[in-house]
Amino acid sequence: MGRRPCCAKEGLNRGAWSAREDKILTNYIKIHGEGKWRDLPQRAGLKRCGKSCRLRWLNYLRPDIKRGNISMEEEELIIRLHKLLGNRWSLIAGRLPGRTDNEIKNYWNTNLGKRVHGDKIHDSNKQCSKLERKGSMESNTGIKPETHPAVIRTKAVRCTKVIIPWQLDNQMANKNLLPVWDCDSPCCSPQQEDNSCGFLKDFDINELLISGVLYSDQDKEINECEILVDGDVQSKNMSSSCPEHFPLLSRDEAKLEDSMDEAAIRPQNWRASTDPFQPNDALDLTTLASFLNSEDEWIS
DNA sequence: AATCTTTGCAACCGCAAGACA
DNA sequence: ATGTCTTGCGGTTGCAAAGAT
Repeated sequence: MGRRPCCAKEGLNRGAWSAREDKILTNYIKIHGEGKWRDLPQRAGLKRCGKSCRLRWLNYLRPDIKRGNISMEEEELIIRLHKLLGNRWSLIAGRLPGRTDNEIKNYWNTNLGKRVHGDKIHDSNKQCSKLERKGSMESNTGIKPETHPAVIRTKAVRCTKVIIPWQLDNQMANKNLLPVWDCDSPCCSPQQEDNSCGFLKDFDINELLISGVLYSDQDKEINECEILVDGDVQSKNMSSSCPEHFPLLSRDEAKLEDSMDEAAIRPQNWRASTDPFQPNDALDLTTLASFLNSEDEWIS
Protein backbone atom coordinates (compact mmCIF):
# COMPACT_ATOMS: atom_id res chain seq x y z
CA MET A 1 0.00 0.00 0.00
CA GLY A 2 1.67 3.13 -1.15
CA ARG A 3 1.45 6.47 0.45
CA ARG A 4 -1.45 8.65 -0.27
CA PRO A 5 -0.58 11.25 -2.86
CA CYS A 6 -0.32 14.72 -1.47
CA CYS A 7 -3.42 15.67 -3.35
CA ALA A 8 -5.71 14.53 -6.10
CA LYS A 9 -4.20 16.08 -9.14
CA GLU A 10 -7.40 16.23 -11.12
CA GLY A 11 -9.26 19.47 -11.24
CA LEU A 12 -6.50 21.42 -9.58
CA ASN A 13 -4.99 24.58 -10.91
CA ARG A 14 -1.40 24.39 -11.86
CA GLY A 15 1.20 26.83 -12.97
CA ALA A 16 1.30 30.49 -12.19
CA TRP A 17 -0.80 31.79 -9.34
CA SER A 18 -3.40 34.45 -9.97
CA ALA A 19 -3.68 37.54 -7.81
CA ARG A 20 -6.97 36.25 -6.54
CA GLU A 21 -5.47 32.97 -5.42
CA ASP A 22 -2.66 34.84 -3.73
CA LYS A 23 -5.13 36.95 -1.85
CA ILE A 24 -7.18 33.99 -0.73
CA LEU A 25 -4.12 32.18 0.51
CA THR A 26 -2.71 35.23 2.27
CA ASN A 27 -5.98 35.99 3.98
CA TYR A 28 -6.42 32.43 5.06
CA ILE A 29 -2.98 32.20 6.57
CA LYS A 30 -3.37 35.54 8.29
CA ILE A 31 -6.43 34.19 10.01
CA HIS A 32 -5.51 30.57 10.60
CA GLY A 33 -1.76 30.58 10.51
CA GLU A 34 0.59 28.30 8.65
CA GLY A 35 0.54 24.54 8.73
CA LYS A 36 -1.86 21.79 7.82
CA TRP A 37 -0.96 22.43 4.23
CA ARG A 38 -2.68 19.35 3.02
CA ASP A 39 -6.11 20.48 4.09
CA LEU A 40 -5.49 24.14 3.57
CA PRO A 41 -6.58 24.39 -0.06
CA GLN A 42 -9.93 22.80 0.66
CA ARG A 43 -10.54 24.92 3.72
CA ALA A 44 -9.41 28.08 1.99
CA GLY A 45 -11.33 27.27 -1.16
CA LEU A 46 -8.33 27.01 -3.40
CA LYS A 47 -8.01 24.58 -6.24
CA ARG A 48 -4.40 23.95 -5.51
CA CYS A 49 -2.25 21.25 -4.07
CA GLY A 50 -1.28 21.87 -0.46
CA LYS A 51 2.31 21.60 -1.36
CA SER A 52 1.86 24.26 -3.96
CA CYS A 53 0.20 26.53 -1.40
CA ARG A 54 3.04 26.06 0.99
CA LEU A 55 5.58 26.84 -1.67
CA ARG A 56 3.72 29.88 -2.84
CA TRP A 57 3.48 31.19 0.68
CA LEU A 58 7.05 30.50 1.64
CA ASN A 59 8.63 31.72 -1.54
CA TYR A 60 6.42 34.57 -2.49
CA LEU A 61 3.63 35.69 -0.21
CA ARG A 62 5.22 35.81 3.21
CA PRO A 63 5.26 39.42 4.33
CA ASP A 64 8.89 39.33 5.36
CA ILE A 65 10.10 38.35 1.92
CA LYS A 66 12.51 40.65 0.20
CA ARG A 67 12.35 40.41 -3.52
CA GLY A 68 14.83 41.19 -6.22
CA ASN A 69 17.84 43.45 -6.00
CA ILE A 70 20.21 41.17 -4.27
CA SER A 71 22.81 43.53 -2.95
CA MET A 72 26.54 43.17 -3.35
CA GLU A 73 26.80 42.32 0.31
CA GLU A 74 24.24 39.61 -0.01
CA GLU A 75 25.86 38.32 -3.13
CA GLU A 76 29.22 38.17 -1.45
CA LEU A 77 27.64 36.35 1.42
CA ILE A 78 25.96 33.83 -0.81
CA ILE A 79 29.21 33.06 -2.53
CA ARG A 80 31.02 32.58 0.71
CA LEU A 81 28.28 30.55 2.28
CA HIS A 82 28.05 28.41 -0.80
CA LYS A 83 31.75 27.83 -0.63
CA LEU A 84 31.30 26.77 2.94
CA LEU A 85 28.06 24.84 2.75
CA GLY A 86 27.61 23.81 -0.85
CA ASN A 87 24.09 23.59 -2.19
CA ARG A 88 22.50 23.85 1.20
CA TRP A 89 20.17 26.51 0.01
CA SER A 90 17.96 26.54 3.02
CA LEU A 91 20.93 27.01 5.29
CA ILE A 92 22.24 29.79 3.14
CA ALA A 93 18.84 31.39 2.98
CA GLY A 94 18.59 31.16 6.73
CA ARG A 95 21.43 33.60 6.96
CA LEU A 96 19.96 36.04 4.54
CA PRO A 97 16.89 37.56 6.13
CA GLY A 98 13.98 37.85 3.77
CA ARG A 99 15.52 35.66 1.13
CA THR A 100 14.18 32.26 0.27
CA ASP A 101 16.10 29.16 -0.56
CA ASN A 102 14.43 29.06 -3.94
CA GLU A 103 15.45 32.60 -4.73
CA ILE A 104 19.01 32.01 -3.69
CA LYS A 105 19.15 28.78 -5.61
CA ASN A 106 17.84 30.49 -8.71
CA TYR A 107 20.18 33.41 -8.24
CA TRP A 108 23.08 31.08 -7.89
CA ASN A 109 22.14 29.05 -10.91
CA THR A 110 21.60 32.05 -13.13
CA ASN A 111 24.23 34.46 -11.88
CA LEU A 112 26.71 33.46 -9.29
CA GLY A 113 27.25 29.89 -10.30
CA LYS A 114 28.05 30.98 -13.80
CA ARG A 115 30.27 33.70 -12.56
CA VAL A 116 32.10 31.49 -10.13
CA HIS A 117 32.46 28.70 -12.64
CA GLY A 118 32.59 31.00 -15.58
CA ASP A 119 36.11 32.08 -14.95
CA LYS A 120 37.14 28.57 -15.72
CA ILE A 121 34.72 27.97 -18.51
CA HIS A 122 35.52 29.51 -21.79
CA ASP A 123 33.43 30.68 -24.61
CA SER A 124 33.08 27.24 -26.05
CA ASN A 125 30.54 26.60 -23.42
CA LYS A 126 28.52 29.72 -23.94
CA GLN A 127 26.62 27.97 -26.65
CA CYS A 128 25.66 25.04 -24.56
CA SER A 129 22.02 24.25 -24.71
CA LYS A 130 19.50 24.76 -22.03
CA LEU A 131 19.62 21.08 -21.38
CA GLU A 132 23.29 21.25 -20.69
CA ARG A 133 22.76 24.29 -18.59
CA LYS A 134 20.49 22.37 -16.34
CA GLY A 135 22.22 19.92 -14.18
CA SER A 136 23.56 17.74 -16.87
CA MET A 137 25.98 20.48 -17.73
CA GLU A 138 28.68 18.98 -15.65
CA SER A 139 28.34 15.50 -17.00
CA ASN A 140 27.62 16.32 -20.60
CA THR A 141 30.26 18.90 -21.16
CA GLY A 142 32.88 17.32 -19.09
CA ILE A 143 32.86 20.31 -16.81
CA LYS A 144 33.12 19.03 -13.38
CA PRO A 145 31.15 20.74 -10.72
CA GLU A 146 33.29 23.06 -8.77
CA THR A 147 35.07 21.10 -6.17
CA HIS A 148 34.52 22.69 -2.86
CA PRO A 149 37.68 22.18 -1.00
CA ALA A 150 36.04 23.25 2.16
CA VAL A 151 32.44 22.40 1.69
CA ILE A 152 31.10 20.79 4.77
CA ARG A 153 29.10 17.72 4.09
CA THR A 154 26.80 17.08 6.92
CA LYS A 155 25.70 13.55 7.46
CA ALA A 156 22.18 12.51 7.98
CA VAL A 157 22.35 11.84 11.65
CA ARG A 158 19.58 13.73 13.21
CA CYS A 159 19.01 14.96 16.70
CA THR A 160 15.54 14.51 17.95
CA LYS A 161 16.34 15.51 21.46
CA VAL A 162 19.28 16.72 23.37
CA ILE A 163 20.09 16.93 27.00
CA ILE A 164 21.97 19.90 28.26
CA PRO A 165 23.03 19.90 31.86
CA TRP A 166 21.31 22.60 33.78
CA GLN A 167 24.52 24.51 34.43
CA LEU A 168 25.47 24.50 30.84
CA ASP A 169 21.99 25.51 30.02
CA ASN A 170 22.41 28.55 32.24
CA GLN A 171 25.75 29.32 30.75
CA MET A 172 24.30 29.20 27.35
CA ALA A 173 21.48 31.39 28.39
CA ASN A 174 23.91 33.87 29.83
CA LYS A 175 25.86 33.84 26.64
CA ASN A 176 22.69 34.43 24.80
CA LEU A 177 23.06 31.15 23.01
CA LEU A 178 19.56 30.13 23.75
CA PRO A 179 16.74 31.47 21.70
CA VAL A 180 14.00 33.67 22.91
CA TRP A 181 11.16 31.38 23.80
CA ASP A 182 7.98 33.03 22.95
CA CYS A 183 5.59 30.23 22.33
CA ASP A 184 2.87 29.10 24.61
CA SER A 185 3.76 25.48 24.72
CA PRO A 186 4.45 24.33 28.24
CA CYS A 187 7.45 22.49 26.95
CA CYS A 188 8.86 25.40 25.14
CA SER A 189 10.64 27.26 27.82
CA PRO A 190 13.81 25.82 29.20
CA GLN A 191 13.77 28.54 31.75
CA GLN A 192 10.65 27.36 33.39
CA GLU A 193 11.03 26.76 37.08
CA ASP A 194 9.55 23.39 36.63
CA ASN A 195 12.02 21.88 34.34
CA SER A 196 10.13 18.65 34.26
CA CYS A 197 9.30 18.51 30.64
CA GLY A 198 12.84 19.49 30.20
CA PHE A 199 14.90 20.49 27.38
CA LEU A 200 16.16 17.19 26.24
CA LYS A 201 19.32 17.07 24.38
CA ASP A 202 21.14 13.83 23.85
CA PHE A 203 24.44 14.91 22.50
CA ASP A 204 27.55 16.41 23.88
CA ILE A 205 27.16 20.05 23.12
CA ASN A 206 30.84 20.69 23.68
CA GLU A 207 31.66 18.16 21.07
CA LEU A 208 29.41 19.86 18.65
CA LEU A 209 30.79 23.24 19.37
CA ILE A 210 34.31 22.22 18.57
CA SER A 211 35.33 23.74 15.35
CA GLY A 212 35.60 20.85 13.05
CA VAL A 213 38.10 19.89 10.52
CA LEU A 214 36.71 21.01 7.26
CA TYR A 215 35.82 18.64 4.59
CA SER A 216 38.55 18.28 2.04
CA ASP A 217 39.67 15.79 -0.47
CA GLN A 218 42.41 14.63 1.80
CA ASP A 219 40.23 13.95 4.74
CA LYS A 220 37.21 12.85 2.77
CA GLU A 221 37.43 9.30 3.97
CA ILE A 222 37.90 10.31 7.51
CA ASN A 223 35.00 12.65 7.33
CA GLU A 224 32.79 10.07 5.75
CA CYS A 225 33.20 7.99 8.84
CA GLU A 226 32.37 10.80 11.14
CA ILE A 227 29.04 11.43 12.58
CA LEU A 228 27.81 14.90 12.04
CA VAL A 229 24.61 16.44 13.08
CA ASP A 230 22.55 17.65 10.23
CA GLY A 231 22.19 21.32 10.75
CA ASP A 232 19.16 22.21 8.77
CA VAL A 233 17.09 19.59 10.38
CA GLN A 234 17.36 20.87 13.85
CA SER A 235 15.24 23.74 12.88
CA LYS A 236 12.62 21.35 11.63
CA ASN A 237 12.63 19.46 14.85
CA MET A 238 12.41 22.42 17.04
CA SER A 239 10.10 24.43 14.95
CA SER A 240 7.46 21.81 15.25
CA SER A 241 6.85 22.86 18.77
CA CYS A 242 8.65 26.11 19.11
CA PRO A 243 8.74 29.00 16.74
CA GLU A 244 12.31 29.78 17.43
CA HIS A 245 15.04 27.32 16.77
CA PHE A 246 17.41 26.16 19.36
CA PRO A 247 20.74 25.95 17.71
CA LEU A 248 21.38 22.27 17.64
CA LEU A 249 24.36 22.72 15.54
CA SER A 250 25.80 20.84 12.72
CA ARG A 251 29.46 21.23 12.59
CA ASP A 252 29.28 23.91 10.00
CA GLU A 253 26.62 25.71 11.94
CA ALA A 254 28.53 25.17 15.12
CA LYS A 255 31.57 26.65 13.60
CA LEU A 256 29.73 29.64 12.39
CA GLU A 257 28.05 30.06 15.72
CA ASP A 258 31.21 29.54 17.64
CA SER A 259 33.15 32.12 15.79
CA MET A 260 30.33 34.53 15.75
CA ASP A 261 30.06 34.18 19.45
CA GLU A 262 33.74 34.70 19.94
CA ALA A 263 33.60 37.80 17.91
CA ALA A 264 30.51 38.90 19.78
CA ILE A 265 28.78 39.30 16.50
CA ARG A 266 26.29 36.55 16.65
CA PRO A 267 22.93 37.77 15.47
CA GLN A 268 20.28 37.09 18.02
CA ASN A 269 17.76 35.75 15.62
CA TRP A 270 19.68 34.10 12.95
CA ARG A 271 16.84 32.17 11.46
CA ALA A 272 13.79 33.70 10.01
CA SER A 273 10.97 33.65 12.45
CA THR A 274 8.33 31.14 11.61
CA ASP A 275 5.76 33.67 12.55
CA PRO A 276 5.33 35.43 9.27
CA PHE A 277 3.84 38.44 10.86
CA GLN A 278 6.71 39.03 13.17
CA PRO A 279 9.37 41.01 11.39
CA ASN A 280 12.78 39.43 11.52
CA ASP A 281 15.54 41.03 13.36
CA ALA A 282 17.68 42.25 10.59
CA LEU A 283 20.82 40.30 10.22
CA ASP A 284 23.83 42.48 10.04
CA LEU A 285 25.17 41.47 6.69
CA THR A 286 28.31 43.46 7.04
CA THR A 287 29.10 41.70 10.25
CA LEU A 288 28.37 38.35 8.81
CA ALA A 289 30.46 39.13 5.79
CA SER A 290 33.36 40.11 7.96
CA PHE A 291 32.92 36.91 9.87
CA LEU A 292 33.05 34.99 6.65
CA ASN A 293 36.21 36.77 5.72
CA SER A 294 37.80 35.27 8.77
CA GLU A 295 36.27 31.98 7.75
CA ASP A 296 38.57 31.92 4.77
CA GLU A 297 41.46 31.63 7.13
CA TRP A 298 40.14 28.41 8.61
CA ILE A 299 39.71 26.95 5.22
CA SER A 300 43.24 27.70 4.23
C1' DA B 1 9.39 42.52 -38.43
C1' DA B 2 9.65 37.73 -37.82
C1' DT B 3 11.79 33.90 -36.04
C1' DC B 4 14.92 31.50 -33.23
C1' DT B 5 17.69 31.10 -29.08
C1' DT B 6 18.82 32.08 -24.48
C1' DT B 7 17.81 33.50 -19.91
C1' DG B 8 15.56 33.99 -15.46
C1' DC B 9 12.42 32.60 -12.30
C1' DA B 10 8.20 30.50 -10.44
C1' DA B 11 6.49 26.22 -9.79
C1' DC B 12 6.67 21.31 -9.69
C1' DC B 13 8.49 16.77 -8.39
C1' DG B 14 10.42 13.11 -5.77
C1' DC B 15 12.54 11.98 -1.79
C1' DA B 16 13.83 11.93 3.11
C1' DA B 17 12.95 12.12 7.83
C1' DG B 18 10.46 13.16 12.05
C1' DA B 19 5.84 13.01 14.06
C1' DC B 20 2.08 10.56 15.08
C1' DA B 21 -1.53 7.02 15.39
C1' DA C 1 7.07 -1.89 15.80
C1' DT C 2 4.96 -0.38 11.84
C1' DG C 3 2.66 2.35 8.51
C1' DT C 4 1.00 6.81 7.22
C1' DC C 5 1.08 11.77 7.42
C1' DT C 6 3.27 16.13 7.27
C1' DT C 7 6.78 19.06 6.28
C1' DG C 8 10.92 20.58 4.19
C1' DC C 9 14.67 20.24 0.91
C1' DG C 10 17.20 20.23 -3.42
C1' DG C 11 16.94 19.24 -8.24
C1' DT C 12 14.42 19.92 -12.37
C1' DT C 13 11.04 21.73 -15.60
C1' DG C 14 8.02 24.99 -18.08
C1' DC C 15 7.19 29.22 -19.79
C1' DA C 16 7.36 34.16 -20.60
C1' DA C 17 10.51 37.78 -21.59
C1' DA C 18 14.66 39.42 -23.54
C1' DG C 19 18.17 39.21 -26.82
C1' DA C 20 20.23 37.72 -31.17
C1' DT C 21 20.00 36.79 -35.96
